[in-house]
Formats: sequence, structure tokens, C-alpha cells
Amino acid sequence: MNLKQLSHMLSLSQTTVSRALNGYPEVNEETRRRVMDAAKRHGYRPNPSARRLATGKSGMIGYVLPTGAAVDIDPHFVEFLSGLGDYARAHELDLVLSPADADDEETTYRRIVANRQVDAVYLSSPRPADKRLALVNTLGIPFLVHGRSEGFDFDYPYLDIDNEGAFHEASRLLIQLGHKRLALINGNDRETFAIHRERGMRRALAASGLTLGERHIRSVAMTEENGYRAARRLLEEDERPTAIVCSSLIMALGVVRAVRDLGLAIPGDLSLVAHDDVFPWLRPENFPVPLSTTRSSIRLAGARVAERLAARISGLEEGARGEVWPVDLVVRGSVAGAPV
Amino acid sequence: MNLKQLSHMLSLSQTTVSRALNGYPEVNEETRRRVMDAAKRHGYRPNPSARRLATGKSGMIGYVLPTGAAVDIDPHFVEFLSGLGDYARAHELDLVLSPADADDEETTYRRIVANRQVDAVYLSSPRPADKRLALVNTLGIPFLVHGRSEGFDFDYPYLDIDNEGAFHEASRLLIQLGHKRLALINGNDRETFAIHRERGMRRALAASGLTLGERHIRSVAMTEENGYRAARRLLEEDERPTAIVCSSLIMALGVVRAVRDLGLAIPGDLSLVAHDDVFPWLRPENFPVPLSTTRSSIRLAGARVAERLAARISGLEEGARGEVWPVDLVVRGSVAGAPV
DNA sequence: AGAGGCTTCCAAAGCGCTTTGGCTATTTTG
DNA sequence: CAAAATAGCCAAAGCGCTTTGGAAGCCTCT
Repeated sequence: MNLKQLSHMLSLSQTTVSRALNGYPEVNEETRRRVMDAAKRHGYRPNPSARRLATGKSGMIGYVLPTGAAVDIDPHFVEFLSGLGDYARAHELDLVLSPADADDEETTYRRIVANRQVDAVYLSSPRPADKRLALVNTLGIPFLVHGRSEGFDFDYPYLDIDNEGAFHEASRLLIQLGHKRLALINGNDRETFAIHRERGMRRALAASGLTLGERHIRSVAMTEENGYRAARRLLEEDERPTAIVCSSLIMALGVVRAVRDLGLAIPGDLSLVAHDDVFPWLRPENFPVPLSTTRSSIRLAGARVAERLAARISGLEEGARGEVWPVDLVVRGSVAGAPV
Repeated sequence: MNLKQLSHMLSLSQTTVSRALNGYPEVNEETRRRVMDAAKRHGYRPNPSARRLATGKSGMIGYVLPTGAAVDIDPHFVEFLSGLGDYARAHELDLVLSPADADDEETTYRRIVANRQVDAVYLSSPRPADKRLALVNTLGIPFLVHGRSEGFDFDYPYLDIDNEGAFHEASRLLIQLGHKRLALINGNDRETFAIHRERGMRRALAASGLTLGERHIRSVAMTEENGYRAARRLLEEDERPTAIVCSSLIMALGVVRAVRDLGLAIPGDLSLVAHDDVFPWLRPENFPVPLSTTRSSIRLAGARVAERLAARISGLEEGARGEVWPVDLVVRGSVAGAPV
């Protein structure tokens, strides 16, 4: 059933039927009802390929997926996807993943824009002065950044959590508990979120006249193994830290293992706080010692990104609105006063 | 730059240019070269929307993503995606994720097929007599199943690992080490992979005159917490098992925690084997006691699925070919002889 | 020399939608 | 009451490709 058949069957022109269906004003309300009715009754669905060719709109949102033998997709991605899907489903928005060589994402961005494959894209894990962001901004396709970049002379729309505030609060708590030697096990410090977290922590320390020594900060890919290694190096020092703030639950697994291996105890010898993106399959309250966390559901963020993207596509949202979500600090058994 | 301009510039018809570019035989080789040349020089890329409208082919593969508040996307998915992307990138194949209500995926399948949004789809986590499989089979779109189903009167193309063989081997090893009370912490036993794993284990036990008691098998969603709970229940019994085989590394984390909480030791009191899908961020060799595993890279599977899907789209692969990959049994410190 | 067969190309007709420009009534306005 | 505005509809022209159904030119064969 296509438009031609439908319009013929209604003794109307394709123009009128098309307009009736798409809510244009220049059609009599009664005619519109007739058309709508017939369309529903016959299960008419406009052919998206044809519509796309005519309008240039695809009804899909895009994401360029960096791939390559050395590239690991962040496990957070799947949770984010869940959220995105939750919203997108209700609006029949599909998501197109365009795999790209991690060393040359530009080609792919250019391709999907030139081909008008998607109506909007979102970027994640931005770095300061991220090239992708500049590119997508000049290409003129609607976009939204999950996270933030820095160092541009233009503004852009984004959704981020208050990483700096979160780690500031976590650090402040630890300091108030008497800790003086804090350490940070961070994610890749070329990504903005990691920079913000470090900044938050330094700010809290500075406020109490403390500092974060070079040796007390590790910046690594967020795997269990890296968490372990980082923790061991930190804890085997002479003046070992009495509190660690850690950028992910997965790394925290490694930290816990290291603490055990060294015969230390949480929170007796070491207080630990980690950031929790809220995975259904790994929960901080189920750590050997329930883990204090800075918590923010990445899944909710995914849903919100989809929502805003949809709004941008339909023109409801414009401009460079930035949105920063507060982060909960959830205190559980893994923090205590500094050992004497 | 579109076809019209290009052909005009070459003083050829659109027909000829189109044919030259698409490798049709009825065009002079020299003309073809001229055309190819000009196309490359001017960076001509056929508009996919137009091509799609004309041919019905989209150059994308599809996946219906079950979503909903109660639905958690499997973290394995992202690794699978990595692999898929590795292959797809080289072939400019995009992946479209169509979110669907987990309780009604059928509508979405019908939509993407009716709309010809994708050239092929893949299904994952199939169950016995999975409705999606039957649906997709009748809808007539090329497809590939990652995993296997059972109980159909038709064959279908799939890629699966030898789950039964893997758990058979793991169990056999444990039995040979003198274990008599084995337990299984499995995934959702409505999914085929879990059924196969249980079958493999039972087969190994039966071969030695042993059985798997009802109380010695747990079937749960694969989270750390569920692993913990299942292990506790198993280990708090009077006649507790001396060996556990576990369907995922994430659950194994919980098992390890439970063992610790109960004051037991691995492998002294309990031998443990888990299935490892090979995550970059959680490796069995880094468990407190290095974990023995049945190992199969889900990432490689993703790449292979993409490859076969591409072959199916282009007609290079046909019929209902099933492909079953062997699974490695990797022995590490977590298994030992049965306690006396 | 004429019939038949290749080779190489083309004009035009789709694919199924949206949108432009225009046309005919009907209503409003000065 | 004539002129202007408005409401409601339509034919046709795209969107940029692929593909059908020739057609022209040149060989080959009998």
C-alpha cells in the first residue's frame, strides 16, 4: 500500500493525502480525518526510503563507533545504549552505529553527513579541544555531546555530569574524616571527565592546604587489572595513601584485590570511594566491604540524550544548551576516619 | 556532485555511467576506466538514499534491541559489537539498532523488514523455538543467529560456540580430579546456551555415574550479586559441592566473594571454573586465585557474524549453514583435587 | 548482399514520497 | 458590489539513483 494507491482509493491527490498525513494546515479537517482513517485501516506506512530521498531526513540518530584491534569499546556504552533505547523506542527512532577506524573518524563523520544517513549524531568521551566536535560543528549536522570538551571558541550542546563536583565532594568528605594523603586512580586523563575529576579533587585538597602529589595520581584505562596495579603501586610506597578515590567500579575491583593481597583492610587501613555509573551487574553495595560511591546513572543520561536529540531534530531545541547533572555521594562502609 | 552532473561532464548517459560504476559488462572497458577515473577525481559518491529507493538495498545490517525498564542489555553485547565493527568498518557496513519493547519485538521486526531498512539482521540470545527466529525466517530477510535455537522443522544459519562440549570438558576435568559433588551456576535457562551447558555437564557426570541434583543447579541472570547468592546457597548446604562451574566471569566474582565470606578457600575447599567471553576489562588470570575458564572470544564471533552477514547479503553464502566453534579449556589455579 | 548477432550506448520509466506553483471556489474587506 | 484575501485542492516537478527496452554501428556468416 503506497501513497498512490491510497490517494486513488480516496479520490484525492497524492498532495492532499500527503499533507493530511503530515499535519499541514491547508487541508480541511474533515478530509484529514477521512485520510487518517483510511491510512490506519489499510495500515499505510510511508516508505522511509522515498521519504528520505524527498526530504533528506532519515529518522535515525548516528554514532560513530571507533574500532580497531587495539580499541576496546567502553562497557559503559551498553548501559548508555539501554537508556537511549528506552527513549528512542517510544519514538521509532533508530540508532545507526557507523564503525570507524579509531585513527580516522573524520572520514566516517563526513560520510554520514554527506550521505545524510542520520538526522543527528551524538559524541561521547570527548577530549579537550576534541577534533570530532569541531568537525561536527562545522559540518552543520545537529549533535549533542555526552560529556564536555574545553578550549573552543564556540559553544555547543552537551549533557554532562558534575564530575568535578562529585570528586570534590568525595575528597572533602575524606579530608573531613582526617585523611591527609589521598590518591586518585583516574581514567584516561586525555578525556575531559578525568580532567574534571582530578580538578575537583585538587580543589578540595587545596582548600585544606593539601596537595595531590604526582605519585599519588594514576591515570589508566579502566580495567580491573589496571586498578590492581595502580593500587599496588600506591600502597607499596613508604608514605602510602590512607584514602583512594577511584574513577570506576571495575577498577575498584582491582583496588580491593590489591588491598587484600597486601594484607591491608578497608576501611581500617584504607578508605575507598569509587564512581558508580550504575551497572545492573555490578553493584557497590555488594563489594566485600560496601563501597562508597559517587553515583550517576549513565542509563538515564542515555535516555536524556535521545530525548534532546529528538528535540533538536524536530527544532524544539536550539542553540548551545549545556546541561550538567549533579552527582550523588553515597556513603557506605568503605570509608572511615584516617588511621592514627 | 551527482550522477547527472558526472555523466554530463563525461558526455555520457546516466545509464552508462551508472553501469560503468557498478561493474556491468555491457560497457566498454576504456569507457569504464574513464568513468571510474572521473568519479574518483571528483569524489563522486552515489547518494545512498536514492540508490536505496531504486534498489531496495540499504547497505546496513540490523539488530533489534530489546529495551524496557526491566531489561538490561547484556554487557557481552558491547564486546560482540566491537568485533562486528572491526569487520563492518572495512566494508562500510553500518549497523542499525532498532529499539523494541522487549515484550513485543515482532512489531519492530516487521517494521524494519517492511521498510527495507536493512539488508540483513542478526539475532542473539535465542531460546528454544524462539519466535523471533521463526518470524524472521518467514519474513524472508537474510539473517544469522548468534547462538542456536532448537525445535524447529526448518534449518537456519547460525554461529555458535560449543557450549555443551565446553561444559562437558570442564566437568570431566573436575571429575577426574576426584570431585563428586559438582554444582552449576548457570545463566537464564530459557536460553539455549544455558541449556546446552547444563546438558554438557550432565553428560560428563552421567559418564561417571554421577548426577546433578536439583539443588546443585542455579539458573539466574548473570550479575555479580546473583553469583554471590547462588554460591552461598550452594555452599551453605550440608553436603556442599566441592566444585562449581559457572557461566560467566561476572558471576564468578560473586562466587569468589561468597567463598571468602564463608571462610572457605579456592581451590582447597572449592574448585571453580567459569566461562570467559574475553572481556578486556576483567581477566580470569587476575582473579585472587587465577581462574580456570572455558574461553571463547565473543569479539571474534562478532567479526565472523558480520562477515557471514555480508556474504549472505551479496549472495556468496546461502542456505542454512551452522557453524560451531570449539571452546578452549584453560586450566589455572582455581581447580585442584577434591578435598579429602 | 542480406540476415543475424555483438557490442556499446541511450532515453525514459520507474522507486514513493514531498513540495512548488497554480487554480477554483468561497469568504472577507473597503 | 468589486476587489482582495483565504481555504482547499490538484498536477507536476523534483529527490538521485537503477533498470528496461530499444537503437545504432559494426561483424560475421551463408
